[in-house]
Amino acid sequence: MNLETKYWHLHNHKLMNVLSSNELKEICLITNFKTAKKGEIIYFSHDESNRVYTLKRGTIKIVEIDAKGNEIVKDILQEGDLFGQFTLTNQTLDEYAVAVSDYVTCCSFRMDDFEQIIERNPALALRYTKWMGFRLKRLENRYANLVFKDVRTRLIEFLKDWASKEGTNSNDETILKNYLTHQDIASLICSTRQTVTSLFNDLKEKGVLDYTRTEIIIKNDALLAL
Amino acid sequence: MNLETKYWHLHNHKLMNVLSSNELKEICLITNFKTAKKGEIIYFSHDESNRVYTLKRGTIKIVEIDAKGNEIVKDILQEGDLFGQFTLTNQTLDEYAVAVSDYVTCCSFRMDDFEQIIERNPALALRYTKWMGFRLKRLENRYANLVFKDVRTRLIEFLKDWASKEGTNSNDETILKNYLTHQDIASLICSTRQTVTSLFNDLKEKGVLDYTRTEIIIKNDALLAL
DNA sequence: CGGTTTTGGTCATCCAGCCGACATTTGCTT
DNA sequence: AAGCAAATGTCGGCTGGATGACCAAAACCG
Repeated sequence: MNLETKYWHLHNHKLMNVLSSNELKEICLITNFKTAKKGEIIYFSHDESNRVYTLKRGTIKIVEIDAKGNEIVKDILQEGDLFGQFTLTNQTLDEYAVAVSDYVTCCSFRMDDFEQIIERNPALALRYTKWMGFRLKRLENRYANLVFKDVRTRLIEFLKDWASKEGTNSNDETILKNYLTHQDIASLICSTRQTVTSLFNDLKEKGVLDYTRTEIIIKNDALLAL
Repeated sequence: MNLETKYWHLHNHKLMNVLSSNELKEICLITNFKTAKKGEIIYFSHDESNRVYTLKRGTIKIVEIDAKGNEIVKDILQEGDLFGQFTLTNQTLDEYAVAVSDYVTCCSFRMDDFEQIIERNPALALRYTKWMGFRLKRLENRYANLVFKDVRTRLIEFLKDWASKEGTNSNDETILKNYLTHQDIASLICSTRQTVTSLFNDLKEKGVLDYTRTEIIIKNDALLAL
């Protein structure tokens, strides 16, 4: 990938648009780009040196493999999100990122380099800290949900959240492009495939939603009432 | 509290020791100090404007009250730790900090002011981001524990962690000053009082530990073997 | 189009640990 | 020292939801 393209990618990035052109050029030099198609693996936790990744286009999921070989979906990320190692402590056993949408582009730089740039660019630093604070809150929220709410409620909150982020509204319905399997959803809300399936059918029966393998159609009123 | 004392407090603070004297003085001017005795409440989430707090001395717990009026211990914090609001999204209903040890000192500043200082001081920014990354990892870890491990294991991990942070070693035993009730521990590991009590007794029976209301004595080998 | 893999659907079984209820112990207060 | 509130102990009943097993329907692919 040539410098101009790199520059363009970075220039349009949420996190980066506080930087001056010179600084952007500087970052370009230390940035790697990667593209991937659906299903391809983008990064491993035990890869090379600590890197920070940021997603330019598409959707990915962060997956971890547990002792029994099960795939645990830890997070779904979208354009503008950051991922990778944030600290020195590399405790995660087997974590990687998989492309979920058709075409995914992401850039990465070595943590050290990024830190140097932060050190010289306070506006970027501030933005980065805010972003991390946001992440923290999000995780805290998820944690609280897990403790206080039952599976049914967690699924409903998950759907609300998803719909508000990616749904296309038409009339009183929201349509979601469904790129997640029941298994994926289950591990996002910490449950099992079977439970998710039967909850989905229960909700369908109650007229809250309708779905096929590629789409979920949500009746807005009915969902919000829950 | 006079300026010299303030200055001294900040000067000895983990987070702040990258700052020059001038910068420290600057922070002094925007910093409030508070002291509290055991049981006193230090901060409310719906207090005034967004503030960041940092603990100078002592131990506190962050507590949340749920819908049913139960006290949920969200975190135990110690010297050098930061707490308070980190982002704009103030969703927590009823969260506050309670002094657990006898004497607690903490300082706070308005988030806005802190941000301005960060903006002018990249080294502080970097340190702050690293600290947040650490928090994130910790929470992620807790989250993973909750999903994958049963209550017994969570309690054991909790004890190991606690012992390594605060335990005083003598021979093959570790002694912990126990300022937490079974109820507190229960909510930290997401369980119930009763379960914690019976697990404690089970561990005592098995010779892993011994305890009174003020002390926990852990047999190092036995605990590590679990 | 046939065969294979992946995803979704359904059911019976089972158990960790929550919950309520109550007894006992400890420590604090006046 | 008496009284009281908070913390600890113990038990049995109950249930959300995990687990495993098996089948049906799509999707994928040569």
